[in-house]
Amino acid sequence: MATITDVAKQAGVSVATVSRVINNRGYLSANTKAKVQAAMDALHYQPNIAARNLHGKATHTVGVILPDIINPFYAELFQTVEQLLFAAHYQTVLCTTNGEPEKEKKYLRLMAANQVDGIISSTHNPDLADYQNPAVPTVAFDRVLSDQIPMVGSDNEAGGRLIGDYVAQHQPKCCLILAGSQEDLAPLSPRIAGMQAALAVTPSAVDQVAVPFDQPAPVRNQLIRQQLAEKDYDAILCTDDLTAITVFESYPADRWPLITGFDGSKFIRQYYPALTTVIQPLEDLCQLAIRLLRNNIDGGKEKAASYQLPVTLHVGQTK
Amino acid sequence: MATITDVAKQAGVSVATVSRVINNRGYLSANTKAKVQAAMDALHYQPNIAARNLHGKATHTVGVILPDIINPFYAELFQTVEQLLFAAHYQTVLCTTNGEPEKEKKYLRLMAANQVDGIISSTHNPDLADYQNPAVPTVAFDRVLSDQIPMVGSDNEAGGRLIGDYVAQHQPKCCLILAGSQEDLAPLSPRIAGMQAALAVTPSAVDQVAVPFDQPAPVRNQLIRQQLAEKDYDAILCTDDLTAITVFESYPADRWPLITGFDGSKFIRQYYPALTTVIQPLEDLCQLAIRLLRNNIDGGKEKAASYQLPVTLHVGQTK
DNA sequence: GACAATTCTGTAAACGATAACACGGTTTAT
DNA sequence: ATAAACCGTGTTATCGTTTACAGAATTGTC
Repeated sequence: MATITDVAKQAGVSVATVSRVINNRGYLSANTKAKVQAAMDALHYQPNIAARNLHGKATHTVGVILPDIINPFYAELFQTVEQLLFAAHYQTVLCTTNGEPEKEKKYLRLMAANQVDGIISSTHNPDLADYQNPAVPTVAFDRVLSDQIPMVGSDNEAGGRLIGDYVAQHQPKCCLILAGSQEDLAPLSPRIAGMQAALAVTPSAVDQVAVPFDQPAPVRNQLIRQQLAEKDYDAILCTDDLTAITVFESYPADRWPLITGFDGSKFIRQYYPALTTVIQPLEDLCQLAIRLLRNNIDGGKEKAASYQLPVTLHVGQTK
Repeated sequence: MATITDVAKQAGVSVATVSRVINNRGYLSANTKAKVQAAMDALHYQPNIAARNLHGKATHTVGVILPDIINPFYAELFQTVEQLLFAAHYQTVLCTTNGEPEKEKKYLRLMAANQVDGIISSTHNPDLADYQNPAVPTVAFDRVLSDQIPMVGSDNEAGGRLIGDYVAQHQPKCCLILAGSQEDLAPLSPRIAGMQAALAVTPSAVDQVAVPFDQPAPVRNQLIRQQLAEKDYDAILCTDDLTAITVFESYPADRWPLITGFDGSKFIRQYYPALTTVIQPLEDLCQLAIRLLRNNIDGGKEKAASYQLPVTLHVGQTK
């Protein structure tokens, strides 16, 4: 890799001059500007970001921490954030924790050591000490990490009520609320609370069960199948879309009960159009998260509020 | 952020000594070691990677470039690479190009400027000049980028034949080979060639059509629907799983024809167990890619070979 | 023609870490 | 007793870039 010194030599000027043309500051004659440009092109010169950063300049990099990237909701979250940040001339780096707090801690430190300008975190270990006094401006997604850190998320309870109301209209005799996902229960409990509240006004029997998320997929499938076999449920309310699809797939009968999900990623809407679910306003959530983060980066030390954005019901299309 | 100088001052030693305890090199008394450790803990010290890197040290970072992260195959590719690299004490950063060559170029430069140790690229712009003489050790995934760059991929043609043979067993009268995905045709054409070869020995009529991948999803759905309406196909061979699912979902009849995909990610196998597809050996592919990359990083300048790993047929389970 | 203002460009000190080198102080060997 | 080997620590140059400061060259003003 060519350095600024090589360019300076090649162009017959000092490094300071080269630096000036790179950053377009101070006075420059058209002549030297051209010479330096030519030298940079000839050598395929790229400024070393590390050296630049060492000088205290911003890295224009934002780190995103997610539990995984297989869940289409997280994949779309990342994609949306990345595109918005790219347009704002930031680069985005992704870290996935697979739910391991140790890995999360490691990556958090790594990001700080790499001098990211900010972090967007949507993980499930709010007790990490690193969040108590974040070294780097941070915004949390769908989870309160500490009172230092602003949070954006959906109105999960309202979403739960939307689903509960929808199910209630079908007057089920026996419902199951099925919690299960890579996540722990934190953003799930308001969803469940909303569902329960909406169903409370009906005469339905409502069971509730959680599938341990740390089991491999086949085990979870089997657990779900067992649970479904126990009773003759005519509505199954899942706390996320992937669980809902598992129920779809593992259901033995050919006449499905009413099955609902939660998250409503574009992927699910496109490839599982039959699923009734709650759509989280991903675009708005990301936009807000980025706005808060940039405020935070630019030193705006407003106090860390929580934002809950409204969700919408998506009724599955039957062909 | 505390610096090494702060730690040195706090511990009452020189920066060199602190550096020694960080890197565990040279002679150190237990006493100073403890003092320095205490100071580091007290200040929450994290070495600045930029400064370290400036010294010519490896960054232990690998960049991954993918077209997108929504396609479960890519998501799993990234996840697998990330986990393997994490175990090898590398960090992984992801860049997605959305098929925009301009963005790819930008990210490629950015990675070089960020001093990544290596790059794994699975994109679709082999004509980028940057690949001709890569600034950073690079390995290509499922695509030849240049003769400088080793490539790992699946035996796509064999996969096409597997699918073709499977379909041929069902003695279809009229088949459609449907190419469509975010990708251009490069890794798809051997798949198609394999399918054609296998079907050539049957009396089936075989149509072939490509759905433009740069259209938004609803448009593509509509195009697919139109194509399907034209004839009464009893087998549809798609060049990737997502296209196959789209066919599944958009098929008007309630008795599906034979539909096949390609890629066989775990996600698809779990959530679309009914789909017959070809499984790419993702774990092996990633392991090989990383091995080649690390060889390349460690200076091993073996010539850039291509590797095509064998694939397997996955027959969809009917409930 | 003298002096200031305006352009242009170079010198050198940072930034945070590493590591070669130097320099004392202990042991150990002879 | 003296040299050699071994420990423990500090001084300092270095990596690639930015930027304050200082000169030099040009232009403008009276």
